[in-house]
Amino acid sequence: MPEALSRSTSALAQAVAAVLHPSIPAEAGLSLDDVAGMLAPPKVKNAGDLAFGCFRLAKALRNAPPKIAAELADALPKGGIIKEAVATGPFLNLTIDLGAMASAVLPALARGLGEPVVTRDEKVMVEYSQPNTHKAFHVGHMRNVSLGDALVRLLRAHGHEVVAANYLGDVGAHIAKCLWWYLDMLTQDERTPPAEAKGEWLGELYAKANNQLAQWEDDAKAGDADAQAKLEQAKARTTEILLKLEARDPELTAVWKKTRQWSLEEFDEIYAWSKVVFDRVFYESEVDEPGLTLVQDYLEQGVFVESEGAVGIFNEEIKHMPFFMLRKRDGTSLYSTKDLALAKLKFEEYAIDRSIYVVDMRQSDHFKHVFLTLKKMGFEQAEQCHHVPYEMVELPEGAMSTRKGTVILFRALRERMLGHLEEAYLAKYRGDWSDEEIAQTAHALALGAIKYGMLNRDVNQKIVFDLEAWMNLEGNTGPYIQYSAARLGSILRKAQEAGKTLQAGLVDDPSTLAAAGATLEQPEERELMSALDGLAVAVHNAAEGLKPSTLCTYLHGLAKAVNRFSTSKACKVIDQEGDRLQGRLLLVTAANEALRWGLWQLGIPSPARM
RNA sequence: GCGUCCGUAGCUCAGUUGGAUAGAGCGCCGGCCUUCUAAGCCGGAUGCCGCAGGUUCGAAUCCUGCCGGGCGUGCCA
Repeated sequence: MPEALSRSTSALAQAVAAVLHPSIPAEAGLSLDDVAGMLAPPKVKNAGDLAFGCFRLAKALRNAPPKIAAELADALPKGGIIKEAVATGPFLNLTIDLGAMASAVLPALARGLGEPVVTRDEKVMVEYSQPNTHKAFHVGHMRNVSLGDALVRLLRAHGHEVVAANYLGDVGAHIAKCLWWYLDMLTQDERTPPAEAKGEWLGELYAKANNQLAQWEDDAKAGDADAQAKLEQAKARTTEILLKLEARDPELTAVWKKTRQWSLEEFDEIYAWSKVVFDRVFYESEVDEPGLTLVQDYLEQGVFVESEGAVGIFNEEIKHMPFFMLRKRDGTSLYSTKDLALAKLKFEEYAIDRSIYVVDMRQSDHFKHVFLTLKKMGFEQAEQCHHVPYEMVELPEGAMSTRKGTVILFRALRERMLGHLEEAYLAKYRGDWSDEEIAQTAHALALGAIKYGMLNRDVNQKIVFDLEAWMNLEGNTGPYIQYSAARLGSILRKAQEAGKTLQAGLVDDPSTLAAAGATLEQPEERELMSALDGLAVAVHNAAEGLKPSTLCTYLHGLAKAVNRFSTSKACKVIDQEGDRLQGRLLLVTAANEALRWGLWQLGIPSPARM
């Protein structure tokens, strides 16, 4: 029987609600689950382990919340799981029996949380990453990758079957610009890419092309006739390239395939390093023609209309910009054209029930149009399409700009982060640890720093990426949480070396479990147990709200509780014996599992030691 | 102009469906390494929650209006 990894109420709240619920007058109209949902750790200190706010009962019981709290405090049976019940104003504050608390919270974690099991009918596709080939991959792209991958993992933990999808931009104007530079501005020798990072090299060509065109455009506007001529010539050439590509010109198609492959290989390498896996990769090139076919069909059906030579639809529901263009005057497709075909393809190919798009916030209007248009095309599943917007990543000096050369490329980020980690933190282990372990640890920590940094913030907050600041791995960071897990791992390792291990079968034996749990009387232990109790609810909320940031906040709080425990002289594990040893080993085992599993739901691996 | 997002401590941000004394990280000041990792722990200072109304027993949270900033807004993706 797999434990539920995602729950709307905590294990402890459920156990307490089972006792509390019968004491609440039926007139209150609260179900057992309602009561469990209303139980939460108190927000003030020294008020017990769980609090029950009586506000919602006031109306039905025709009584003031403080009085209800007081009456409940009297009526509640003590001596079982509830050790003490005190009314403090409108709150009923409960102190829980330690053995019972440990029994409710720790076994499921200590057994190991394992792999997610499908418990929900709804099959979900999450589309994310969507990089363009022939362009560089930079830090901004990492926010999308981190977010999309975390959503895939969270939705799986939540019980959904999930298809992780990527959608590569391998057609369009940017390709023509890049190939123009590659073919016309480079000599034969210069057309040989470097051995590594061919995609990044292509991105440089694209940037050069783009910058040159922008420069000519500026100069032409300022009255420079020479620039005007060059600009027109270049535009004619890029259009020619684009048209030849669409016509499947053999020579150009061969160049396109070869260069495209360089980008694809680099993307694969980046994804592998980032530990993200896609079940399906869509390409713009595969939905281009189907999109145009759809546009033609629905134009003939009268759903779409012609306007100023272009084809589109007037979505009057979007008052500030009703026209949604689906085909350009020259008959070629747009982003929107392909999105129509892609949306249908997703549902047809995978029989999904919900389709999620992780795309930055600037495209919110675009997706409103896409979904609305699909609906008008008679595609009912449009209502199950959902855009998850997120704000941009910027640099301290402002938005990233290829033209100004202010982008931080992925490879530079990775190398700087790895180098910093090895020098500033891991150098002390050199010789002691194998080079391989040091490299693997640096890798895990770099992922922790980057992904946690990208996920910790709410999606509608901008992220200012200051590389130097991101090198500081203290405080509320991925490595801080990884560190707290590593210390727990260290405790378990040393305990084992001393021959002290968790007694086999303890988690399944109620009486020894309760006896061991009852020894966890230090404040640090109690707080840690309470924090651990919140894991499944944190996962539930993050998955339902599509907000990995809330899990980050939870894990940071859990890590703080762990570190208080780990540094407390009163909570030593190795020098203990008997029930207290077992209780602490159980707590450490559970916390270790919870932290590492929780981080992994964000796509962050935890090194065994650091 | 219209749409949308943001505005909370010096800085960067949390703040569950309205509920207890608004929290955390960074930075600053002061402590803690002879026993499970100092990437850590403990203590201290700092707030007209942008402004003004409204709803409510109760508002950082909900409603309205304003102010300031970002982004989007017909042939890019």
